[in-house]
Amino acid sequence: MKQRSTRQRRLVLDAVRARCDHPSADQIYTDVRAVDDKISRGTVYRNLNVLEQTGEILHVKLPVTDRYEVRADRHDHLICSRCHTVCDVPIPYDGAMDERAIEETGYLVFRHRLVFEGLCPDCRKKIEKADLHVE
Amino acid sequence: MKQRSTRQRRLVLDAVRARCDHPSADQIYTDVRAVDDKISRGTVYRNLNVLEQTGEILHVKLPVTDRYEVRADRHDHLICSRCHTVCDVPIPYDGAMDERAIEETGYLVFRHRLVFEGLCPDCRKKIEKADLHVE
DNA sequence: ATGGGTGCAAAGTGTTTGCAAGTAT
DNA sequence: ATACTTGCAAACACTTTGCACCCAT
Repeated sequence: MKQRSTRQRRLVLDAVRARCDHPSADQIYTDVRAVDDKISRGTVYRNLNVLEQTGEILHVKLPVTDRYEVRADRHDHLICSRCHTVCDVPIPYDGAMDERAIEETGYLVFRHRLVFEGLCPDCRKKIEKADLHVE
Repeated sequence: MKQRSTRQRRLVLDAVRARCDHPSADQIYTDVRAVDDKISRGTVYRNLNVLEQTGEILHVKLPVTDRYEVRADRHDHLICSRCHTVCDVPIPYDGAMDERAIEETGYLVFRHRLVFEGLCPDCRKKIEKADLHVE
């Protein structure tokens, strides 16, 4: 079972690459759909899965919705609890934590995923002004 | 809008408390159903949400399925990529990471969620023997 | 009594899949 | 030619909701 390079697959990959805001599957569908109004949801989902398998993109599991991004080094994420904007955190991936988890649990640990939750500068201002309800 | 204490709500809370393996919503439904075969799925979901709001239980977002557990201190989780068993990691919550994320990003960070991925001792053995396909 | 809670079934989400036709290799 | 891919629609899994009735306060 070898992967082929199809127009649709390239469109999906391009769409993920074109965004730097960790789009959801649905956002990618919308973007791709703007270029090719025949492509189906099933195809987009199928290709996101294939591209994740091949390591060309990263599937980021987050509260609220899953997101995708172009593969890079392992890194952590930060999501705004109010507007759900996601950004990468420029702190190096800490492999020592994995070692520690191995020692403490006896599991064979491959990796970890670290997600910070907070408020982005914009929402922070809005909250301070309006004392709105969050989370 | 003040919460009431109903039989169904207590059953749901008891079911979460009775388990120490991070049950999914459906597992809780099954457990509660064993005690009261009239309770509906909607009620279980509604109560899980209420109990999460009030802080009586914790909603843990994980790859594959969401899980619930009785609230405790903030702590990290470890999930087996093969059998999806979840366990708590006895490493103290590292607040310093939140500080660092604040410095690096300008977000107001409340907390983080840290999930390790690996193989539990059981699956590890099985994999080593059979060289099965994982992830 | 009154407003939150319940059971039920229907409706939502978000994602996967069976199928026949299409296409990259 | 072969078998991976596609579009479509139906199917899924999981969760939420509208409604009329019920019950904790």
